[in-house]
Amino acid sequence: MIEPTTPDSCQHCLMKCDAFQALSLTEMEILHQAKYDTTYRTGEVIAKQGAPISHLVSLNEGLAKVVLETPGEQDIIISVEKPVFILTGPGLFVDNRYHFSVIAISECRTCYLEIQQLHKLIDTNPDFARRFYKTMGERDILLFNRIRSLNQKNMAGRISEALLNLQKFIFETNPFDFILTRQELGEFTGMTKESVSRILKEFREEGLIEIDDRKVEILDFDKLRDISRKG
Amino acid sequence: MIEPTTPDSCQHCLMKCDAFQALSLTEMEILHQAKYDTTYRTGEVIAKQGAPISHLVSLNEGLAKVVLETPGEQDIIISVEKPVFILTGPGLFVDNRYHFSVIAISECRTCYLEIQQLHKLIDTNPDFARRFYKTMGERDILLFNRIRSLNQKNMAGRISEALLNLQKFIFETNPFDFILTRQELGEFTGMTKESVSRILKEFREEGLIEIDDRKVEILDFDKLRDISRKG
DNA sequence: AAATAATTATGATATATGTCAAGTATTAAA
DNA sequence: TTTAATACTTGACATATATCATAATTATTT
Repeated sequence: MIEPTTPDSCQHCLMKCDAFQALSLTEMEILHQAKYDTTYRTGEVIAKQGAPISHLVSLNEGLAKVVLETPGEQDIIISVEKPVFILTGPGLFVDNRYHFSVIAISECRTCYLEIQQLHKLIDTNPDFARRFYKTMGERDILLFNRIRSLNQKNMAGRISEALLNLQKFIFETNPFDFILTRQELGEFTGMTKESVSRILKEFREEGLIEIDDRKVEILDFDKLRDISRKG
Repeated sequence: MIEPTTPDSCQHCLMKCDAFQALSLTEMEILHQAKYDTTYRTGEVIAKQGAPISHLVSLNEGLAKVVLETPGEQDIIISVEKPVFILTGPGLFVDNRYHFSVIAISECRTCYLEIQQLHKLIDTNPDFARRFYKTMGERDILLFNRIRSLNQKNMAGRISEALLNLQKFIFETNPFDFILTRQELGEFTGMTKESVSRILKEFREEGLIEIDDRKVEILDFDKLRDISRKG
């Protein structure tokens, strides 16, 4: 269960997201007053593709998936995100809509900042703006790598890469609690759930990983890295 | 052959790129003074992935391809661009490097703005900044669509989509001078050049397109759109 | 114009991956 | 605890797409 928000949670965010470190005390104060927050359960939609962006949402606790939806097609999971993740996207200056959905894959807590306040900060605080765009730029760079990976690696390579990245940047322990379903891992790596099953089985048989219930342990990092590269 | 630059070419750009419409006369004056330009021949690299971003480059004439390079792998063409195209990318606020290459696919002319000047404009002119980010956001949205297309459409669907989009947004006439090689069309649609050949042959046989030398004519837009959708 | 290089076309074959189906295990609900 | 629903595994098979090889065009250089 998630604990109630502590009053200094903005301070917490301040430490974790780059952009908000650029704020003056006065700006912080305004932000802190305007702040309110929510919790989401697994599967709940935090941001919906196509919906207007009314607030800047910050994921403060829990894990979420960023999903490209296409009617009649399988979802594409662009990324899995952990706190502090700012749910901003390319629509912010274009059509003020989300161009992807963000969905909780564990219990999550978010807080909100009115979008007008965000624009004001961007317009008046160049340092904040620069850091904010830096964050967006970093995501784009990752997106390029996703495109490369999805186009040029074979299934084993993509699964290896996904396991390594999720372990390193999201779950951060080993073994870790692998909360994605095979379906989701397939949406993340661009393949069917059946193919995911088969590749994981191979990896298990070759002693690269161990899967116990929902726990995954990476046994041979080097070999996985190798497969990921050669993929 | 490309004519020498006219002195009012900044004015021309002003009309065509959104962001620069936000500049005051004084700002324009500074920009105009600092400006100098170059021509490139087909195949020449206008911006190189990994190289530092010293200037904001603007493509003022000709066509260029935006390419993701990966050592040992086939290139991925992210987009084909026509004037006025601002060669900015996600590295601008991150590591000040290009994360893709931009390569001329016809004779091109570009002009340059020192990157410090750009940062100054962004910091001091909120309207300019907003329009600039709008342009970047629009590109990201297109990138999402590329990911969708590459992952979820079959070869015929991807080729249809590519032909329709290139005709509509880049070449703008019909028939049009199809300057991409089969290899490049393959890099644009995520397949081998042989597969491109075969699909184009099918389309020709079904009377959807006509190819004469380097001229391509789209004969049946509706059918192509259909294939693109169902792909 | 001849020669060389690059691009395109096409067939035969290999391979990666998806699809369908059936069964098992796991989780959630009654 | 039993039942129902969901997730996972595995096999047999289908299919899309890549690879390789070779010939035919077309473009470029000499």
